[in-house]
Formats: sequence, C-alpha cells, structure tokens
Amino acid sequence: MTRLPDSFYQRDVLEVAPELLGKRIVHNISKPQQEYMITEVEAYRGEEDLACHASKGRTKRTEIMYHQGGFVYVYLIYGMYWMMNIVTGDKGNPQAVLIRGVKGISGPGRLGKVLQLDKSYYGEHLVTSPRIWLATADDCPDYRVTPRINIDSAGVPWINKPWRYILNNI
DNA sequence: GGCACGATGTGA
DNA sequence: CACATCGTGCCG
Repeated sequence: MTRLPDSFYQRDVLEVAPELLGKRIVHNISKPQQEYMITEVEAYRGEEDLACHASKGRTKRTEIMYHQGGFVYVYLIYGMYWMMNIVTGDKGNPQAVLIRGVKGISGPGRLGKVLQLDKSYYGEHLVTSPRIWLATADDCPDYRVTPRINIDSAGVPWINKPWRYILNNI
C-alpha cells in the first residue's frame, strides 16, 4: 500500500470522492500505526454549493479549501466534534470531501475522536505529513449514492445533489 | 464586543 | 426529543 500522490487529489471533487472509498487513512502517531478503511464520504463543491463552507467566501476558516488538493481541512462542530475533510481540485477552486465513516466506526464525530483531531491538523499536507496520509487499496469498491446529510439549510438544489457516497457490503 | 447557530452524537 | 459546548461569521 503506497501513499496517494498529489495528482490523486488534484481533480474535481466529484471524481475524487467516490475513489476515496476503500482507501486507507494511515495514522502514525503511535506504534503500531493505525489504518482505517474509508466507507462513507460526502463531496462539497465550490462557492456556489450552498452546503459548502466556502459558500461564505474566503475566510480564515475556509482558506485551506482554496489551495490545491491534498491538504486536510478540519473544523469543530457543535463545540465538540472535529470533522475530517480532504481538500481536492485546483488552486482557487474550493472543494473538499468530508470523511463520514471508516470501517468499524460510523459518524464523522467519532472518526475525529479516534484520530484525535484538533486544530493542529488544519492544513496538514497528506502527501508529506509524517503523521497522517492516505494509502492505496487493491479493492474495487462497489458503492451507492444518496443526498448529503444535515444540510437542509442549503436549500434546493443542493440538498438533492447525490453527493454522499457509501461503500456497499461493508 | 456580542450573539446565534452548526457537514453531531448521546442518552432519556 | 433535549442538550452538551465553542469557533465562526455576521452585525454593530
């Protein structure tokens, strides 16, 4: 299993998101290093996507999404859960994939807890970081799609976009 | 400076 | 269904 290169992330989020299914999150903060198979993700695509944090424009919080793909975007929700996101696409085009679940762990909040995420992960470069990165897998994943979760306030058409990807036969 | 609220999870 | 708990955007 090898670390995913820059080129993997530097494509449109709708292309990258489903390909993240089955890939491994490698977490190297204690030994042995841990690996988690990604089972569920959601795509957030550009300023026009009202469910995407970048719909508020470029701010200190969304800044990282304006970078080229391959960086980690973390943020705190409800005052207690750190969400794990992967920046994708080209520089200047804010996109990210929210990792909603990995094998054995469901829910983005739980994942953040397991990975011990905090503010220090903001902007971590997955291609060079010594503590977290993504690795290839030899699976050929079979998945299904649904609308994204808990983004009602984004309204139509965004609440209807089938941008949540879930691995079958987990 | 103050305030309302959220890409959630838990437990009653 | 209520609520824990706090960074962020927005308004002033």
